[in-house]
Amino acid sequence: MKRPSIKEVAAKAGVSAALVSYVLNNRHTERINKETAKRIQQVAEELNYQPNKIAQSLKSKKTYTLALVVPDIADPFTSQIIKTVEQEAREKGYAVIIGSSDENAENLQQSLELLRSRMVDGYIIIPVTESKSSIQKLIRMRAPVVLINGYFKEMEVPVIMTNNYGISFQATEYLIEHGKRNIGILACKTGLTHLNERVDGYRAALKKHGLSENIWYIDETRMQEEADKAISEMLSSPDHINALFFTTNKLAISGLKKLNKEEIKTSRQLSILAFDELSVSDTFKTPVISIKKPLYEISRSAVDTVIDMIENEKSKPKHRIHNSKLIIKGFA
Amino acid sequence: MKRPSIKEVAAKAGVSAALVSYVLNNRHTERINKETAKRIQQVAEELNYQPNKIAQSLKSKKTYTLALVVPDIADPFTSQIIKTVEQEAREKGYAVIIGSSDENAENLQQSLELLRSRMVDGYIIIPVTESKSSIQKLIRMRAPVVLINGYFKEMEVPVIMTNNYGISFQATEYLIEHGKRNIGILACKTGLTHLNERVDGYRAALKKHGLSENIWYIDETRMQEEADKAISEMLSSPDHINALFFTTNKLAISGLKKLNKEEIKTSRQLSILAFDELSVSDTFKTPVISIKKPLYEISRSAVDTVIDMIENEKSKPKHRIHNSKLIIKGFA
DNA sequence: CTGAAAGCGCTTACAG
DNA sequence: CTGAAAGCGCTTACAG
Repeated sequence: MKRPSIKEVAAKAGVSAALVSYVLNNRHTERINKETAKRIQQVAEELNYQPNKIAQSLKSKKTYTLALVVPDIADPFTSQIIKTVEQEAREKGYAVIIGSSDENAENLQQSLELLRSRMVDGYIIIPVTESKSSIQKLIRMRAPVVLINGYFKEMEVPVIMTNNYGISFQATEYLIEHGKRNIGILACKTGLTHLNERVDGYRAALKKHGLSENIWYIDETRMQEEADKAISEMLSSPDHINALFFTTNKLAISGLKKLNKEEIKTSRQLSILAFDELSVSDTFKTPVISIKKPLYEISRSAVDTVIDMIENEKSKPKHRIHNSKLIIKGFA
Repeated sequence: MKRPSIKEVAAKAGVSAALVSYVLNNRHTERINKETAKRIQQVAEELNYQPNKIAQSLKSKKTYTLALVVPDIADPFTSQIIKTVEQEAREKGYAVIIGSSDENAENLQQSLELLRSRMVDGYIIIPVTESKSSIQKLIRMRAPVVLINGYFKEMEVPVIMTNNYGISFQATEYLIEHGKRNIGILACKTGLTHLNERVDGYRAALKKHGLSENIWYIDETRMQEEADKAISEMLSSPDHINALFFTTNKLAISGLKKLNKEEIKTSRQLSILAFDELSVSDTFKTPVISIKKPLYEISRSAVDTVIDMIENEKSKPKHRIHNSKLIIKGFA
């Protein structure tokens, strides 16, 4: 009933533990007696022997475990990332331990300490505001770290992300070229560079075409409330907003709820553009243009990069940008 | 730069490793010299010493790690479960390793073997079809196992789930009592008992009120296609279906997409009832009645149960049922 | 009050 | 071709 150890296999096969280890790890096979090897294999099979990875880790100082630290596990985009990271890691022989920061720098710090004492080999982190110093600390301890999405200026760490500025520019310009000249944007009040770049892209596009900005900044902690207010303001404003750009998935959900509740006829009037493909976009009464982030590519890149850092002492990984796509379905 | 070991702390504090261990674990504090203890604390702090949990685990045979094995990490309900499990586990001092079965019994089996060699202390599993034997095997090895949602007949394992039959009965009856007499249901072709119980609840309610059944069974692997077909059939059938019950979240999304595409005026005609609260339900053009599973309670129960099994040799845990709620918003 | 020693389950350089 | 021994970083019963 108890897990057999290597000693028990050795005893039953009438050999030393060393030999069992060699055979099961295919080492020195050239100078091990074939018969003996076979017998060991059989006994191992019989006892359903599986080496204890904890003991192996203690010896090898490798746990083949990656830490993935995210702000919110249940966020649909995060969960997509978790899924791909787990899959890619598994293919490369690594397991994944999830850490959650709950959008909070202090939790992130705690989570990292826990993970460190569990001897994970590397870290993939979706950073939150104010988390720079915790991450910096990890890097100073020479831990392999890769960031997804967000980043901080002046930090020596590879970042895997999408072209936030470029795609926002492109998407905004698309609206303009299709006759929308009064484009509003809902954005988060945040210090996260990558989110602000989305607003920057929008602004640049408007500027290029000589149009004026309509920006509503939303406080994340009171998202629905402020989104409601912003949309009411917008609809009653004299500016005749005829397109609306949501810079995040969550903003879009809140915004669409409000628009739906208001029974506003958005069709032919208000075009909707949203970062992140929404599950709702296919069931909302009017088509939604979405910016689809290459989550799959980002996640895979992150895993590959961090594993490269783990396994190659001298690897010098750099940032990687994966482009988003504009998804247009029945533009209105 | 390198992680300090207990020996280095001991050396620097001029004591034995044993003493460092005692002090840092608050053992035998009564008979340790206060001065010495203090000095050890300081040195540990200075060196930023964190005990190596791998070494601790090897000694104690406990990893304080739970395995959570799910069919699809990115499924919104699964990700909600992952989130709560991680949170509850963390509060109790356990970390969580994610395993993914991709809805496939063979993958589940592999995943379990991996997890086993990583010496996880317990397993929380959302089972998939055909996975009975793999799970059975684990249980025979006396591993602490808890199942979420699904279960198998004649298996000695605690299951945490919701009242699938009861809530389906109740929801169906609600529709009937509100004048809907031609209620269709979309269900999955599956061997999973808990999903079939949803159909059973529906059937029992109809029977009680002398109404006839309209069941469409959908093959999961061709979900959208078959959902489209089912809905077309239903809408053109002479039965005048005026309410539609989706037994899973994924079915509902597929179904609503089709309904949306068809530009069908569902309002006042077709009431929608769906298992699982949908993110789309607030942005769909007509209200959706939802059955909200108590995911939070289920997840917490699962963690508490498995930890109880781990820590109390003689605990005899039983099934736990947490009731779902009917969420009605502007019933049409 | 404190230290030396054994042991958790492996791997690996070394000796024979 | 094979085994005894050391060691990974801890904990803990034992001796003093």
